[in-house]
This record gives sequence, structure tokens and C-alpha cells, in this order.
Amino acid sequence: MSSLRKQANSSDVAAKAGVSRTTVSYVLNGGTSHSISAETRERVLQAARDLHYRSNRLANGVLRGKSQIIGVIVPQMENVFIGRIVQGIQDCCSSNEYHVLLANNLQNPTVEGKQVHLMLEHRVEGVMFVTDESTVQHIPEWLPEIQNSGVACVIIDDRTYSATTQCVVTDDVDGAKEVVEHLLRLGHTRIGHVAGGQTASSARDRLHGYEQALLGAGIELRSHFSVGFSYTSADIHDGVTLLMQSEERPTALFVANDHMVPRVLDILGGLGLSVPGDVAIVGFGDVELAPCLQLTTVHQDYYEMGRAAAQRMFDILSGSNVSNEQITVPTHTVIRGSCGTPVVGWPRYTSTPQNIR
Amino acid sequence: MSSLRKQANSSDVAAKAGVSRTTVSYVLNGGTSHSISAETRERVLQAARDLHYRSNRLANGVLRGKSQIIGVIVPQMENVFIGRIVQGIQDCCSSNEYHVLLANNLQNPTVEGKQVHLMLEHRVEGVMFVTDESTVQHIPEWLPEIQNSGVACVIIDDRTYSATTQCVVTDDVDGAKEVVEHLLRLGHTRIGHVAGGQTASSARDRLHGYEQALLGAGIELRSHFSVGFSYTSADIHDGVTLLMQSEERPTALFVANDHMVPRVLDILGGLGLSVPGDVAIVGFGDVELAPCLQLTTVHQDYYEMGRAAAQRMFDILSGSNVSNEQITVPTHTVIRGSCGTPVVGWPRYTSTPQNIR
DNA sequence: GTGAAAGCGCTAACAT
DNA sequence: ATGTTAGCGCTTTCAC
Repeated sequence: MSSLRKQANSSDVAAKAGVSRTTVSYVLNGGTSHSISAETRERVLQAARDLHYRSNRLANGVLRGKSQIIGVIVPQMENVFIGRIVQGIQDCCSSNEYHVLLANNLQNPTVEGKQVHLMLEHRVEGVMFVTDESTVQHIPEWLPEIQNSGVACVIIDDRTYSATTQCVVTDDVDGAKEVVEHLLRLGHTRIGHVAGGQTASSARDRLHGYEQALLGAGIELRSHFSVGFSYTSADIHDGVTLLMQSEERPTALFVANDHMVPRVLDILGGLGLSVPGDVAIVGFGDVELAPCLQLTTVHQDYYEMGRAAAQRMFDILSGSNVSNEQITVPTHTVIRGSCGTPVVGWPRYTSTPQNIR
Repeated sequence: MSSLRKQANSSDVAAKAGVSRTTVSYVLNGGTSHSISAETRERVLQAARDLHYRSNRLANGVLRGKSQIIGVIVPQMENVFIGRIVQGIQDCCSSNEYHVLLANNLQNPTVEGKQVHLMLEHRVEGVMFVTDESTVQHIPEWLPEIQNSGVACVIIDDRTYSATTQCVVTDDVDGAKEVVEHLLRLGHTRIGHVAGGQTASSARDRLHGYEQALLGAGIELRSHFSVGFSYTSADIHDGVTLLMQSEERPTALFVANDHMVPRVLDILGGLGLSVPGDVAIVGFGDVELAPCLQLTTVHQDYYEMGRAAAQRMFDILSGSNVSNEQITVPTHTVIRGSCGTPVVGWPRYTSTPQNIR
């Protein structure tokens, strides 16, 4: 049995200091308007120290209806980028003396619903969703429950519901546009797009950016040049194969997500096509794998997305007049070797990676 | 200001259903010994639904002195493997209707102390530490406060304090031993070790396993063959350089952590040594980068570490008689190409030299 | 300056 | 089968 040795409470402290609980509360919660004689204050503080008194945030929460906790729901934790977002959120929360209740939905809407409910029972002051193509569509199901409870909500990485909810996204349109323009500058005109599942706004936006770039260069869109898949789908194989066997096959491929790239490379290899010799590749995300693959890709600032989202949430919580506009975090293109401009030196860590274990 | 529209409480439900709060509590908390007529139960349930009643876990927590929350402190979230541990913890918590309060210490002991304190104020029922060489040494500073509060504690990835605290670790000794034996089997006899900072038990254990393997094969240890560094240290360069320029330089290197490998490869490259031609490399961790580097390495089951740790914590919480023995999660060696046994299948650019660089 | 009393939302021992 | 009462640990009027 856990030796739940009774913790000292404010009454104990009051008794030991020979004052009332009220006084204790005044002293411990610092300078409310009420004033306490220096002598009493010291006596209380001493008693608290002696008894190892620790304030009870639960009780405080009941009283004020606020927990100082915000809930964060993520699809899973297998990707560093989710970790980075979470870290951004946490750092911001930490500075505000808030804590993060973290849950994953296992990419399952039913689980997500349960988590939302539990979080509301815990009286979190806000809920943040890190979206995922397998759960985005279901977010509207939880929104009313959240909003009716007066709990703040921010959606990260999808702007589908930006009309009714706070959203923080990467500048997917612009990122895609830029990286495709890079391809254009290298002289490619037949550029294919391995798109992500179109339930996610990021996938739609990247497709959009791709098209914008092409149109901007006066290149006609060929509808069969963009093949769309769920990031997790297994049938990328057929789509890419078909595309690359077509009469005038693309000389370059914009893959909507770095994580799909190894699979695409694999397929190309199977077709006897070399990269970047026969076909240039660019990705999106700049995940951990990217430098290793020498992949030219779009860098996303995940940490900043998390940070900005949390900041926005605190703005809401503090009751300031907050803009409803979505927050769009800029990207930049990272040039590596996958388009035929080989970059030597991988692995090269010019600066010390701070987070090595 | 956030429209904190007053939520219905149990009194409201009681009133609406025309019963007492007690009855409501009985109905909502399911089948305690008390019995409620089906008719009343239905009426209460209906009222609760109508009023969008949501139980208040904060209040419950105050009452029972238990929050249904466990706190998890991680060094940072930049590495997938931490994510995997957290996921293991979460999945286990989830099945037990517990929630996870996540905090990072930013690899800073002072921050960690603060986080611990906050968590205790939140009345978490347990605290789990995912260790890190920059903070392990300070854990004993928090232990008394935690244990005096009757809060459970589990340390993940370090067994330095296993005498007084629950620990879950990877089988570092055995993992290291096995992978070095792999090297021995390939015929290497001069095997160097790039060790991790010896504050972490994992680093010490890996060194130990390395030595065991060598001794087991009747090979004399050459003290200068193992060079130890903090994983985050910048001066790996000098150590490895020195080692590889020594008279009879090693023909193989056991690097204590996959994350150091790119740096080591870089250094070797600088010395004009090719991998695996001139020197074979093995790592430890099997991180995301490993397949890409074709690195032969020791696979760690991070998810299981998290899961097991949480399981142990619940065992403690449930008051069962729990073993004090540390939990050791097994490893296995993953053979790839960095020892000269090329493995096909990982997508590479056809233009990239065979050499794993 | 300090305290008495009321009450946050809830549960549990003890009635009836 | 249901209600009464006490109380968890705390803050906050409102008195003195």
C-alpha cells in the first residue's frame, strides 16, 4: 500500500503558526490587497516550511473552476515532428506556469472523443489538437462540447475549420510553390506530384502550391501528373508506377511528405530509374531522414507551430481581444542532393546537435 | 473574457431529477454497493444528459486525494525514442483511465526541480523520469520530496538508483556484448569503443558489455581503446582522431549511441578512412537514422520501456506487493551494412557510392 | 491586520 | 432504495 502519509494542509499550518486559515491563505498566495504584518507572515512561512506544506492545485481548481492545465491531443508520438510541436507547446506553457496533459488518439477518432471528454472532466482550460489525416474530419464532433464548456481550442497543422476555430498551420501553399519553382529553375517542365490524402488541408494546400508554381511558369497542368494518396496508404506503389511508366513521364517529382520519399525511391529503383539521374525528387517537411537522404525539401518550423499555438491559447485564456485569423508559420526550402546538385559531406554536423543521446 | 458559461453540477442534476445529490453520485459512479431503482437511475441519467453534466475530476481529486494523473518528466522531445517511451506510458495509462502530465526539464536540473514541485502540487499519483546524462545525477535531490508525499516514482533508462527506486532499463550490458561479439565473429580483434558520458548507467553498462565480450574472447583490453565522452560533447573529434591515428588502430568501432555515429563517420572521413572498408562500425539504439546509415546496431524497445514502467507504476499504485527489482528490457542486434555485409533494400540514390557515406 | 463563516463540487458514513 | 450530514482543502466576502 502506498504510504499515503497525510500531507500537511493549510489548517495544520494555521494551527502551527497560531493563526487562522484565512491568514495562511493570504500569506501563501502572496500580495492580494490584504496586508499581513511582517511578523505573522514570517511565522506562517516558517510553519509551512516545517510541515512541508504544499498547496493543493486540485482544491484551487475546484474553487476557481480552473486547473492551470491545458490538454494536448496528438495522433501518436512516432514522429519527431510531433515531439517538436509538443516541445514548443510545453515551453510556452511552462513560462506561464501551466501544465500539459498529453494524450494520443492512436489515429482513432473514437479514442480521440474519449480523450476530449476525459480532459474536459479534468477541467483543462484549453484543448489543442495536433491533427492527422485520419482524425481531422472528426474534430467538428468534439468542437461543440469543448466550446460549450467555455474551453479554448486551437487546431495545429490543419486549417479546414479556421472559420470557427483557431488554427496554426505551416505555409503549405507557399512552401510547395517555392520548392516546385526550384525544380522549374533547374529546367524541369514535366513535374509530377505525389500528393497526400486530401482530407488534410496541408495536402490540399501543397497540391495548390504545386499547381500555382506550374501555372506561374506558363505550364499546363496535366491532371494525371498528380497522384494523391493517404500518407499511410499502401497503394502508392501502383500510382507512382503508372505515372512513371506513362508516355512522357515526369523528370521530377514533388512528394508531399518526406516520409513517403523512401517508398517512392524504392518504387523508382524497382523501375530502374535513378535519382537524381533520371528523376529529381523534392519533398516537404525536412524530417530527420531528409539530410540522410540528401533530400531537397521544405523546412517546416514545428517548434514554432507549437509555440505559437500555445501563445494564442494563452491570449484567449487571458481574455485579450484575440484575432481570429489563422497563424501561418513560414517555411524555407533546403537544397540538398536529390535534384542533382549533390551536396557532399553527409553526415556533417558543423554545429553540435544539442539533443543527442 | 472566456465565456465560462456555468457548467451543470451534481446539484443541478439532482434538482432536475428530483432526487438528492447522493443519489446522483450513486447513479453516476456506477455500481457501488448501493442500489438504485431502475426508474430513478434513468431519470438521473436523463437529467445529466439534458444538462450536459460532466463530472469534475478536480473535486473528486480533492476528496480522494488522488488525481488520476501521473507526471512524466522528459529531457526534451527532439528524439523519437523519447516519443516512443512516452507513447508506451500513455497507452498503458489510457487503459487504466489515467492521464499523463508531461513536462520537460530542458536538460536543466533546476527546471526539473520546479517541474517536480508543480507536479506534486497537482497531486499526481506518480512521477516518472526519463533520464538523460545531464540530469540523472540530480534525481536524488527530488526523491525525498516525492517519496515523503507517498507518490510513486519510476526512473526510466537509468539504474543508478535502483537500490532505492524503481527502475526500467534496456539490457545495455547484454546488448553491447552481443554486438561486439558480432564484430568478433567477423574476425575483428582490435575493437575500439566510443563510449558515452559515464554519469549515465547505460553508458557504463555498454562499456561493461564491450569489455565482457572482449574478455570472453580472450582479448586483452587496451585502455586507450575506449574513449569516453558525454553524448553531447564536442570533443569527440580529438578522441576519435587520436584513437584512429594510434600505431595499431582499431579495425572496428563500437559507438555507444547511434546519434554519435554521423559525427564519427565524419571524423573518419576526414582521416581518409572508409567505412566499412577500413573500419567497421556498430552502434547502439537503432534510431530512425540507423537504417538510412545502414548501421548495424542494437535495437532498443523504447515503447516497451515506457509501457513496462507505467505498468510497474500501476502495480505500485494498486498496492500490490511489487518487486523491487529493476525491469530490464531485452535488446537484439540488427545487422545492416556498416560492417561490410551490405544489406539491400534501403532506398538510396543510384548515383551514391556503395560506401555508406 | 486578522478571523468567522460560507461555499466550490463532490463523496461516504450513517441514517431511515 | 434514498436522503441527511459531515467534510475534503481551499479561497473569499464581510465583519471586527
